[in-house]
Amino acid sequence: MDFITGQLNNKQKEAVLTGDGPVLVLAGAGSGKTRVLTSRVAHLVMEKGVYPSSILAITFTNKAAREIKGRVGKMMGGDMWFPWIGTFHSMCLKMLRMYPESLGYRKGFVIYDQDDQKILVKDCLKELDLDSKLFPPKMIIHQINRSKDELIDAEKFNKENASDYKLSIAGKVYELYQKRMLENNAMDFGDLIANAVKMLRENENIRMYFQNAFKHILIDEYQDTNTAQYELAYILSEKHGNIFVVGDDDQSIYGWRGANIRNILDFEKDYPGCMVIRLEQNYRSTTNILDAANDVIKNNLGRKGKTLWSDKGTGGKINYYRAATNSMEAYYIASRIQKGIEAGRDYEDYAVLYRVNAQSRSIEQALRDKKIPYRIYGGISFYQRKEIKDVLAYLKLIQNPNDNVQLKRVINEPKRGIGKTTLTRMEEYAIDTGSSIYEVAGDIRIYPNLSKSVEKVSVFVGIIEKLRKSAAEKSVADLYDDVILYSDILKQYKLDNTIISRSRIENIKELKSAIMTKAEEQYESFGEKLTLEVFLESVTLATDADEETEGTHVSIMTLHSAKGLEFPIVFISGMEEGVFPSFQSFSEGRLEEERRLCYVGITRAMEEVYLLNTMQRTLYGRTQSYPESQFLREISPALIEHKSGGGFGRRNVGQSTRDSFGGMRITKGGKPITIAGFTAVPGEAANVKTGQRVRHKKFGDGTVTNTEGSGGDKMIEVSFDIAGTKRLMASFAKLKIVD
DNA sequence: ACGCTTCCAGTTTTT
DNA sequence: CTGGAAGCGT
Repeated sequence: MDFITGQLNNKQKEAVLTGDGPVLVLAGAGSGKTRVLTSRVAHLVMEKGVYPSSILAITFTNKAAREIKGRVGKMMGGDMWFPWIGTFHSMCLKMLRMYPESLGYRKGFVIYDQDDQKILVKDCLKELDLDSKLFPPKMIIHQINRSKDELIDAEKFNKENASDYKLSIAGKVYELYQKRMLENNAMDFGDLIANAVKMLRENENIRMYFQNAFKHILIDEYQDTNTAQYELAYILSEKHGNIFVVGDDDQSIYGWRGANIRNILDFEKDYPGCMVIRLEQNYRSTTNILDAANDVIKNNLGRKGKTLWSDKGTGGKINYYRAATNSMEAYYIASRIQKGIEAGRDYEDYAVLYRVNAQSRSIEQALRDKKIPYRIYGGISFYQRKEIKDVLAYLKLIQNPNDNVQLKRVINEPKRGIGKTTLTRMEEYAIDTGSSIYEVAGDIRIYPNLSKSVEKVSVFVGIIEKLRKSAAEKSVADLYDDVILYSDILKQYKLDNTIISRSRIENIKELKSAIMTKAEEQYESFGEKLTLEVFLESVTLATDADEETEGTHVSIMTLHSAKGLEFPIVFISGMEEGVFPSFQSFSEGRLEEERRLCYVGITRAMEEVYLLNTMQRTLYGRTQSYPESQFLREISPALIEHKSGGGFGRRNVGQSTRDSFGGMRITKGGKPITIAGFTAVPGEAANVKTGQRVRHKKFGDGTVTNTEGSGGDKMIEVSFDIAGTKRLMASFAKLKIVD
């Protein structure tokens, strides 16, 4: 059908129309890979007569899954039975939910995130009487996670590392950790994949069931797959052999997280007779930008090889600016943006990228001072906030009272006078008797040394028991109300009564909206009542609580977060040896991944790129000089235009770049604002005082009733005449002082 | 048991 | 400079 392939170039068409068998699509940045993937799904269904339900399309992020779902739905008219489209984690979860017993798990197992993981690892260290100084939880967690990515279980890990003292200890922790996970009926993110593979490997019936079910498997961002995900895809595609993967080896930037670039590099070896299609036409950037990106990436040895081109015209040169300090670098960025806005650009056209989050401070400062609205991407999401996680821990505990990790989180939240000593003793008894802490808590009277805590612990058990009853009888939303009521979790926050604690209360209340929305969805999509189990799982695998795009703004984020995005104008800050590439990457063969990151950064830009660095940078409270990044030198000088204005701000600058830094304030302090979903429109808010009349764009007029904190952290409470009382962050509030 | 102080380490983070 | 964790004093 024409409308599927009508808008595709020849290579893309080839990828969409290729018949059965393994296919590798090497899709360069901006070459339309999502379009190819979605078109192929539509093509399979509408022209090849493949049952939608026998198609499995796997992505890495919920966002990508949503996007593909949306596009495929549109192509197919929307009313067709959807193919199985989801993330690796969500599809593994789906499979595991069907046969949890095959792995010794029970129905309704929960998912542990990195927080839970950390608590459990620390527990295990304590139980094994290990010093967390000598064996940092971080390192242990890393070992465990990487092992799972590589499908190495505790037993195998111990066998392989028997000769290494530290690692053999880590292996002991790993072993205990897994034991406790099973007892708690919990899986971490790594388990979801590794256990799915284990389940398929060890159970012929289950394996055959899924192998038959999925006649076509499509995988997005294949360069990011780890060994476990590779194996999963391999097993699932074994029967029909229709595996279609799309990816770009040059954009593999998550090796440190377990991604195995060999998966894409060796695809042809692993799937003999496969088709390889290269998408090299870029629809995003000017040729100068692509040439620069190509110049950089060609220095990598381990790559498939690909040269992007476009017909977007040459475009301007790559801008290079060397500033004296990081604040000056930031001010340069801000003033370029300001100039652009004056010339008719939109804030949305700009992105500022950096290697480490710590760099964002000075950039934010400069943007705020120049009153440029910005938004930080990649902050802490709603579901990762402490107060939300606490409420969720109650809900998880209600579902499984034997989950020690959740219990420890909430037994003294709010403060109930149950302290470390009591908890430690209960834990010890739990281990000795092979029961859970909750079970010990229930029988607390019979244990010695705990008499002082009987009262307090019994109160807690009473609360949970009452809530379990509620859970059996009530909807999730009503259960939520009971949790708030019986646990009295708002107590401390109400007592503190600071602006911050009040916003925490609001967040907790917001969780109820999330529950009700989910309940509605569940009813509309499946005609089912929302169960606690379904709600909890939807929450753990949900990430970026959908960003409400309020107002126009500049985007600032790490280079990693920028993957998959595009902007007309991109600034890359900190092109310094030691910052980018980071000094940690100098050892071993990790430089190539940094270079790919650089490639990713440059290829985000459609029209203009600014590469920036400084002679002196203050990072982590230390001021240092860093040499110019080697990546800069890799770009052909002919492509680069050196912007003047470097030096220590004294030099005369050309008329076209007349960036006066005279009288520049370099304000100190000002914590970074990393709350996702906030749009900064700095105004006069930083200076308001209690009692002052102010005007807000959305809320109207009001009176300032309270202020708290200072600098970038300052919170303002305003009683609006119509909208009621609101708490705003001074640095973001769109406030005007009314005379 | 808990809050306050001091000390220390500090990339990148799709799930 | 920061945030988290361990240590100390009440």
